[in-house]
Order: sequence, then structure tokens, then C-alpha cells
Amino acid sequence: MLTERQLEVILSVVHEFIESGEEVGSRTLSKRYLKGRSAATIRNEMADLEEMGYLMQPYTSAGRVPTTRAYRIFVDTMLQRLPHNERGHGWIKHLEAHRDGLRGALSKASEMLSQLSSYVGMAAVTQLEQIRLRKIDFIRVDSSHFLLLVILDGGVIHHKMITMPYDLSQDILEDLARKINTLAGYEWSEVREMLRSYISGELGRYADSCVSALAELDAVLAGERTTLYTGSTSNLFDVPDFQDIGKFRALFSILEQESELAKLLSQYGMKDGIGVVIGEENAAPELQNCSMVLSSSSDEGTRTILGVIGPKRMNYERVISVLDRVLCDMEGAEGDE
Amino acid sequence: MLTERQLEVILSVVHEFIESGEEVGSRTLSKRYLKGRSAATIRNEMADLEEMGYLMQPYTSAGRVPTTRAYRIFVDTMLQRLPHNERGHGWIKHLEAHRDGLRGALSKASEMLSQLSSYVGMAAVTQLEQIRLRKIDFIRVDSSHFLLLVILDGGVIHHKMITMPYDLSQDILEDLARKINTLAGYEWSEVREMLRSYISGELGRYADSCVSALAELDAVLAGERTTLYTGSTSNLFDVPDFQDIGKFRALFSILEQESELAKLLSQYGMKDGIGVVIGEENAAPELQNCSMVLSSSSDEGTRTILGVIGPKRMNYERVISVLDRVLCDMEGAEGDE
DNA sequence: GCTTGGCACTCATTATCCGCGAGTGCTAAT
DNA sequence: ATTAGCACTCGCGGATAATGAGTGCCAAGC
Repeated sequence: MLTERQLEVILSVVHEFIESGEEVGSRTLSKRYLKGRSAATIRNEMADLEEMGYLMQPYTSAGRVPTTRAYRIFVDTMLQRLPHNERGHGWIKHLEAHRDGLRGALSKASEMLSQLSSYVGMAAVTQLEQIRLRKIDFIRVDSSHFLLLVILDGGVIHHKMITMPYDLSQDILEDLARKINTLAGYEWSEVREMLRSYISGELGRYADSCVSALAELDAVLAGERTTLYTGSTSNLFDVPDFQDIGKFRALFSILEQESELAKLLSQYGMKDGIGVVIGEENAAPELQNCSMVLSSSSDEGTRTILGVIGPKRMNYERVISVLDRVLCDMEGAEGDE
Repeated sequence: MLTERQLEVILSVVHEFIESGEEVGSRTLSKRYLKGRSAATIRNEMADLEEMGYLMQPYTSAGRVPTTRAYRIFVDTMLQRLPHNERGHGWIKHLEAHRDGLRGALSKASEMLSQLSSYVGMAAVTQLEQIRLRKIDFIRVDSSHFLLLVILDGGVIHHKMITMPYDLSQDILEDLARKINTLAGYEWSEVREMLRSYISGELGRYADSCVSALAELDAVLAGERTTLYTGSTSNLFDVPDFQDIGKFRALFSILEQESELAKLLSQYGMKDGIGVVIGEENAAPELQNCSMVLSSSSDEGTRTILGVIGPKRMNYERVISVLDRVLCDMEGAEGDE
């Protein structure tokens, strides 16, 4: 399909364009990459490749710019070539043991990814439907308030202050908690059902309040719920591609809509290992000029995604190695760093 | 000091400049504001006012632009004129009762302020040194982990997973918690001291771990600690003053450094009620082009600040009324919205 | 003594033009 | 198949000119 030389031209154009940000001309390629061949020869190849959809000219008689297809080839070739770490599977196991807990670990990781990549780091944890309950507790604060505390597998912690019309003594609450905790290890959907029958059966006059508390709890836990952490975004100011306020805005506004971005991430982070999503391959129209380098890891109940988002014209090699390194750190450092 | 007419000129220049964003000329003023007088007269006044430091010309023979002093007069006049809500004192009392808790209330408030003002809303709660303990609890999760839970006056909640070398049974933990909870109502600094002696005195072999746990806790609570919530920042893209990427960056980067901004806020939010900080009045050099409209409310132990940050050339009237309205909502809506 | 119309002058902004240079496509020779 | 040569395209940057809003100042008027 593609001759050896055509491939070489594609890779060269992408490489040069990523470095310079300017349209790549035949002369440059002839001088710096395919030294054997003359500019004219390369011009012919480039004309062919344009027809095939790998290159394009921003205007008549300018240099060529790679299309997403060209980037794709470039990245795939790179991923094959790299001594590509077959770790990147197990890291989710180590997250919870982090000294700052899940929350702290993810927020630090995203920040670190931002710093090291000089783009924007992201970390997301998705609570799947089949997440299991680890521990639940009610803490009486005063006569009309208690704090509902839920700890799920994977270290996800939720808490919520509940207002009660009755004064429940701490003893009653403890008793209730003890009962519910016998359900630890079950999936949430099961727990919910069991709770429902328990409440209506045994709780008598408190049933009303408990039902509404259960509803609250359900709202927090039901279905997929993704929490997203975003590293520092100020690196984006130094990216030449985003000097234009319009392009900047496109990326930025999606970074701010956590829910949108979270949906996108969970959509692409299917396979374990490191993956790259380039420009238009992305579902969101705002991200046409952006690429993401992602790694996901799943456990029963949660899926965690770490990654970097940056311009399509990003330094993929560096970002991939940075991500790889952060993942390794994660497995290594855990509690002691 | 200032004649009636000089004052009028100042207010007019500020008003016009806020609307148009362009240098204001004498002809405009004569036509739209001080209809009685001719352009030449106003030119003379303006020359005087420039000498007095209220106006300035960006370059020779251009229109005039207000200085911070002029903005100051404009804002002060407005604050006097407004049917200015003498509420705005008590709202901190109502925060905690919000159905989403303190955290939820503040994050919603900042978001709402962003939406309504079309600038950037902020909400910060500062935990003062003399904050009081309301309730503490240890929840055993498994043999080597327990969750430390601290509830402070004002509804501030902290939790932290602690790893323990020993297996402490839930009973021991509960006993410990019960003891500590007798200290509820004391200031944290007192609690810390009492705990310290208790631990070394009675806990025997567990003392080491407890000391380190106490240190953890102390790190979270000691001194001032401000939590900052920032509303959507994407409104900034539509502000003409920030079309230039450089100016945008200045504001944005400080919004991202939560700690910096938090420090600034607590510095200015001294007096209760609504206050405005304009441009260079601000300590941070990054905020020279920005103004903040702030309202703070203190309780024993916490101070909460709500406000909006935007360009110096912001629509102060609208922002002030928006803030006022959000504060009222806060007092009214509480749990039921 | 303010106020005001008139006038010359300033200066940022915008439009226009022009030449440069990098790059292309095509063709004819190798 | 490759390559040197050539005419052509087109964005970019600098120079120049025209525009126009606004000023400062002066001399006349109320």
C-alpha cells in the first residue's frame, strides 16, 4: 500500500512539523531527511501522498502539513519501536495505598503529568456500577445531624451531612451501621436492594427519613460516576499552537466541563496500556486540534485513567515516556514518598 | 477639593470608559454627559484632572482614561448611592445548613457568581487558629487502616486514611474517640495539647503511631488554612480586556495558584459587608488590571469570603447587585433549594 | 473671568502597495 | 525513474500614505 519511501516521507513531514510548526517543503526534506533524493523527486511523492490523504497544503504552493492519518502512522510506528513498557497494567492496585489516599494520589499524579509533560495532565477515576461496598458508617454530630460516610472498594470515599427530624442516638446509628456493614463486599446494586427491604421491614417510624437518606446515597453512587482531576493548565500559554485565543478557548472550555471530559476519557480508555487519540479521532469537536495520551487500568468496581492532553502537534515521544515514568513511580513509591 | 463639575467629569469618564473600553474624548462628554458645557471647557477640566492624578492619556493627544483613583471615586459614590443591603453580615450562619454541606454550598455559590456576573466567582473559607472541634472519629476499615474523621465548627470536614502497623479493634478506636470527643468545643490549639499529654500518658505501646497521627492531623488543621472554590473561568474569554493572551495569562495563572489567591482574599476581606478592590490597590502585580468585589462574613473559627474577580473595567454596578442577590439567596434558600 | 469657537498639530490605526522568498507544478533532459 | 531548470503562486513584512479622533492654545464673547 505504502512504499518504503512514502512511509519515510510521511514520518519525516510529521517529525519536522512537530519540531518547527511550519509547513514542510520538499527542499527541507531532501536536505535533512532523505538525503539521497532531490527535492523534485520528493515533490512528486508529496503530491501523491496529498492525493492519498496523508498530507495537505494550507494554501496553493505552500509546504505540506500532515493530516491526522499521517500522525496516526507516526504514532503507531513510534509505539512499536519504543521499548514499550508492558507494565501499566497493575498500577491501579497501588493507588489506594498512597499516603494521601486515592484523591491525593490522583491529584498529585495529574499535577506531575502537567509539570513533566508541559501540557496538561489528567487523572480520572470512574466508579462502575458493580463497585463494592467496603464500609459504611453514621456519625452523630448533634441532635438533628449525622454524617453519612461510605467507603468503597478502591479507596473511594464519600461523605454527606444528613439532617434528621428525629434525634437518633449514636447507639442506634451504630447498630444500624453494624447491620449494613454485614453487607460489605457486595456490589452496590445488591446492597441497595437489601437495604430497601431492611428499612421498610425493621425501622418502623424512622423509615421515611431512611428512605430519603438512601435516595441521597443512591444519587451519589448510582450508575457511572467519574471524578476528574486536572493538573495545572498554565502550560498551555506557552504552547505556540494555542497562542490564538480561539484555539485556546476550545481546549480550555472542555477542560473546565469536567463531566464532558470525563465521559470522553472513559470512552477512550477501554483497553489497558498506553493509547493515543489524535485530533479528529476525538469525538468532541473542541478537541480537533488536540491529542491525548492515555493509560487506563481497571479493577473490579473502578477504572482509573491517567493521561495528558495537548496540541495535536505535541511531542508524543516525550509525553509517552513521561506517562510511562509516572506510572512506574506509582507502582514503586506508594506510601513512602 | 473637587468641584461639583470635576466630580461629574470623573464619573462620566469612568462610566463611558467602562462601557466603551476606548479613550474618552472631550467631545463625547460634552455630547452625552455634560450637555450644558462645550468640548473646550471640558478639555480644560480634563487637563486639570490629569494633573491631579485622576485621568491619564495613553499617548499624547488621545482621549483620557481613568486612573485607579478615578475608579475609586466612582465605586465609592456608587456604594453610597445604592440601597445598599445591610444584610451581608449574617450569611455565614446559613452556609452550613445548605443541603450539600459547606463544600457544596461554596462551590455552588462560586459557580453561580460566575454565571450571573459573567466574570469569575470565588468562594473561600478560612479556618482560623481558634477554630473549635465539634467531633472526631476513627473508623476502622481493615486490620491496618482506619479513617480519621474530623468535624469542625462551621461544618468544615476533613478525613484522612491512616495506615497503622498494629491492628486496633473498632472498640479501642471508639473508646479513644469517645475520650477525645469530650474535648469538643475547645479550640484546636487546646485540643492538641490535651491530646499530646493523653497520648503519652495513657496509650502506652500505641503512642508512637498516635503521635504521628496527631502530627498528620495537626498538619491539616494548624494555623490558617484556606480552601478556595473558583467558579467557571471561561467567561474571561469574552471579556475584551483579556483578548490579549498576555493579560489573560496574568489573571489566569493567579486563579490557578489557589494558595496565593486565598492569601490575597483573606487579606482584603477584613471588614464585613461588600468591598471593592481596584487594580493597583491589589497587592499582587498580576492583578493590576483586575478588580475584585468581595463580601466576607466571620464566625468564631471561620471566615468566609464570597466575591467576583474581573477586569478593572468591569460593570461594578451589576456585579455588586449580583453578589448582593446571591448573599440574600444564601440566607433565604438554605436547605430547601 | 469663565466659556467657547476656531485652528494647527499629534499620533494611533488602517489600508495599500511592493518586493522578497520559500515552495510548487510542469517539462525536458539524463 | 530521477533531476535540473523555470515560471508561477502566495503569504509575509516593511514602507508609505490617508484617515480621523482628539488635544492644546489663543482670541473673541458673555
